[in-house]
Amino acid sequence: MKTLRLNANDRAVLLGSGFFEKLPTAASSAILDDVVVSMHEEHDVLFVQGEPLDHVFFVLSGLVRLYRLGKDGREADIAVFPKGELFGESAMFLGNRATANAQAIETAMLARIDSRKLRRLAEQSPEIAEALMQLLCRHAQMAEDCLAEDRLLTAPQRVASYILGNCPDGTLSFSFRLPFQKNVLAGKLGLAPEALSRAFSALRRSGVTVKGRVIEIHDRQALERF
Amino acid sequence: MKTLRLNANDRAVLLGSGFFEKLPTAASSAILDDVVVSMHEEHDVLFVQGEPLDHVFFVLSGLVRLYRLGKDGREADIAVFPKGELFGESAMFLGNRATANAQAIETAMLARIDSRKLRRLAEQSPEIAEALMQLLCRHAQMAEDCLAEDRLLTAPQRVASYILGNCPDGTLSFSFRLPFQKNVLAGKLGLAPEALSRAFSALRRSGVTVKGRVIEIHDRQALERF
DNA sequence: GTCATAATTTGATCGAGGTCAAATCATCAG
DNA sequence: CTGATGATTTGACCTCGATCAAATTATGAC
Repeated sequence: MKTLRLNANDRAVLLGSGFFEKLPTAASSAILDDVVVSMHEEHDVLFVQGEPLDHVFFVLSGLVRLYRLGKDGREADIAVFPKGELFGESAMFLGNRATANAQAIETAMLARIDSRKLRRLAEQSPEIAEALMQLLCRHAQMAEDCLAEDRLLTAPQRVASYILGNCPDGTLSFSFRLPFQKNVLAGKLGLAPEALSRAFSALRRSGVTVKGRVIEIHDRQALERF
Repeated sequence: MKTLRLNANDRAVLLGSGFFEKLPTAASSAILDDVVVSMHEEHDVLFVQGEPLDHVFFVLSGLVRLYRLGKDGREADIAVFPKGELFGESAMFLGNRATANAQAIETAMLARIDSRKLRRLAEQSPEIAEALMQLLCRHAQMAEDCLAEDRLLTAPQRVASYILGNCPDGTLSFSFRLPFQKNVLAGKLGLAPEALSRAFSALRRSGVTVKGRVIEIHDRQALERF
C-alpha cells in the first residue's frame, strides 16, 4: 500500500470536517502531525474484523463501507462513510481490534491517524476527548437508527426516510443526486438491490421520480405519510 | 416520582460496576456526590424520545428497556439494561435530548447522575473521559452487533447466538436461567414472542432443552453450527 | 457511434417471520 | 388447593422481501 504525506489540500479537508472544526488549532496540529495518506482502489479491503487495527481513518475522498460477514459469506453493511468522515475509532477503546470489515466502495484517499497517539492526546486535551465522545455518540446513534428502521419500517418506508433525510424541511418539491450507486444504497438500507428497485417504483405513486442517480420529490407530505 | 439518597449498599453496587471500578476513588466520589435514587414500577416510562434528558441512569436493581416507537405504535427494542449498567449517556453529547424511550421492565431502582456535572467532571478528569468513551464504544458495538445479527441470522440462529453468548466456552453441556421473561428476550432479538417460541422448538433438535426460564444445552458444537 | 461490461429493473417463486386466534401452562393471591 | 390472571405455545394464514433468471438500461473504452 502506497502512502504519502498530507498535502495542503488534504489538510484543508481535514480541518474543515465536523471532527476537527471545533478543535483548537494546537490540538488539530498535534493530531495531524504525523498523519499519512493512503490510496485505495475500488473493492480494496482496508481492514478485517478481529485483526489488529491501530489507525483511525479519515476519508479525504471516495467512499468506504463498514460491514460484517456472516458464516455463509453474506455481508451486512454497518455504515457507509463519505468524504469528510472519521471511522474506525471504536477499535481504539476495544483492544485495538477491528470489530468489522472495511472496504473502499470507490477509489478512496484516506488519512491514517495513529490511534495510540490520538488516545494519548485525548488524555491531555479535554477538547479532543469531547470531540471523540461526540463522534462515538453519533456513530452509536447511526447504528441505533438503522436498527430501529430495520425493525419498524418496510422497504419503501426506509427509502422514503432516506430521501427525506436528504431533503431540507420546508420544501415541498425537491431534487438531489444519490452520492453513490443504488447498489450501495441498497446495502446501507439492508435491502437486496432488487428490493430497492421495487421500493423506488412503489414510491413513484407518491410523487417520487428516479432518473439514474437523480431523485425528484414532488410531494414531501405524501412521502412523510408513507 | 419518589427519590431517595444513595445508601451504602447502592454505593457498593455502583462502585463495583464496570464503569466505576476502574476509576480512582476521588473521581467516583465526585460523580456520586449528589446522586439520587428513584424507584419505578414495572411499565413505568423513564423518559421519552425527543424530550429533554439531563441525567445518566445507573440500574441499581431491576431491568430497563430502551426502545423506539414507530408511527403505527409498534416498538423496536434498542437495548435491555440489567443491574449494574449505565444508560442514557448519549443524550449527554446530543443536546440533552433522549434519542429513544426507556421503560422499566420490572420494578427497578435507578441512580440518577446529573449529566451536565458528569460532563464537567469528564473535562477535568481524563479517567472519567476514558470511562465514558469505553461506555459509548460498548453501546455502539451492542447496536452494531444487533444490526448485523438482524441482517445475517435467522430467528433460530439469533437465539443460538444469544445462548452461546451466555455459555462459557470450553463447556460442551451447560445450563442457565434467563434473566428475564421470554417476552423480553423476544423484543431484544427483534422477534415476536411467537417467533421466539418457534425458534426454541427448532433448536430442540440441536440439543437445547427449555423448561420455563431454564435453558439447557447438550451440544455446544451443534449450536455453533446452526 | 459501437461494443463490452456492469448496473438496474422486472418477473416468478419461495420461505421466514408477523399477526390473530385459540389452547395450554405458570404463578400467585386468597 | 383453587381460581384468576398473565405468559407461552401452537395453529392457520398471509405479507414482505430474498433469490434466481432474464430482460433492459447505463457506462466507458475504443
